[in-house]
Amino acid sequence: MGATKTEHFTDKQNAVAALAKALGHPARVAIVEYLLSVDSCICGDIVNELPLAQPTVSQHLKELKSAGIIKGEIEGNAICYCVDETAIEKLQDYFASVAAILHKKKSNCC
Amino acid sequence: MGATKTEHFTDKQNAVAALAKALGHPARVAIVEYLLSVDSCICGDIVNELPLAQPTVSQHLKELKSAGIIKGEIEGNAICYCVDETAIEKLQDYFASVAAILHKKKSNCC
DNA sequence: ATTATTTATCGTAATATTGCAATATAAAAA
DNA sequence: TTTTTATATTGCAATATTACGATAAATAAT
Repeated sequence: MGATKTEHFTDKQNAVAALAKALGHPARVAIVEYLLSVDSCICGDIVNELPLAQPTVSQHLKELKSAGIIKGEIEGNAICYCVDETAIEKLQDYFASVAAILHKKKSNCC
Repeated sequence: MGATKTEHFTDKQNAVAALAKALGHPARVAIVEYLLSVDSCICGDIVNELPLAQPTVSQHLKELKSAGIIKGEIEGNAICYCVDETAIEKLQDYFASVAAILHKKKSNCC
């Protein structure tokens, strides 16, 4: 086969996986970090920052956007992309809760 | 093409992406959550918990292990898998720092 | 109106991932 | 020793991802 069996997992599991997957590529991590580093959102120069061709960057941006990690607004003939706080908070909360459960566990046998 | 250009990104970006990628599949999220939910680490029944065949589960476990998200120890003819706190903390810290930067930013134009 | 700039999309090749049946391996139980 | 039990590995088909050249679309500048 080759297709993920999404329907067998809970909505929350799928949601976490989708967010994680979007950040599962160094280029997309780099894009997020670049967006954080610029104060103004003249974000077209992401292409110049990354060692990838423009269509590739555009594709990565599309994935980040469809996963909800970034949001974009048209501004003239350019586009302003920003990191979406909500998605980051979801991830932060999720891993915080996982860490909390781990800390509570006495018997970490390994 | 088709191969990720890892060498063009920083070690940290690659590290975050590798951890995120490992959790970028609902089955692997489900495995982590199952490991958190059991107190004893008789973890062989992960296969019974998941709607996937044994070789598929074994492969997902391998990926989680090689990414450092879980660790395993042989116990007789079974294996005890546990979530590795270090990896979760790395993710938690990373997203916390991203969230902190976002909060500090005044001009979130989008 | 024409040209430049910016971003997206299409098409396609290379590679990776997902999933499983079949089989191997290795320790436990009989 | 033989058989079970638990896990890993192999091989393969289906699908997804990554990357980019070529091209489209849409606004800005001339």
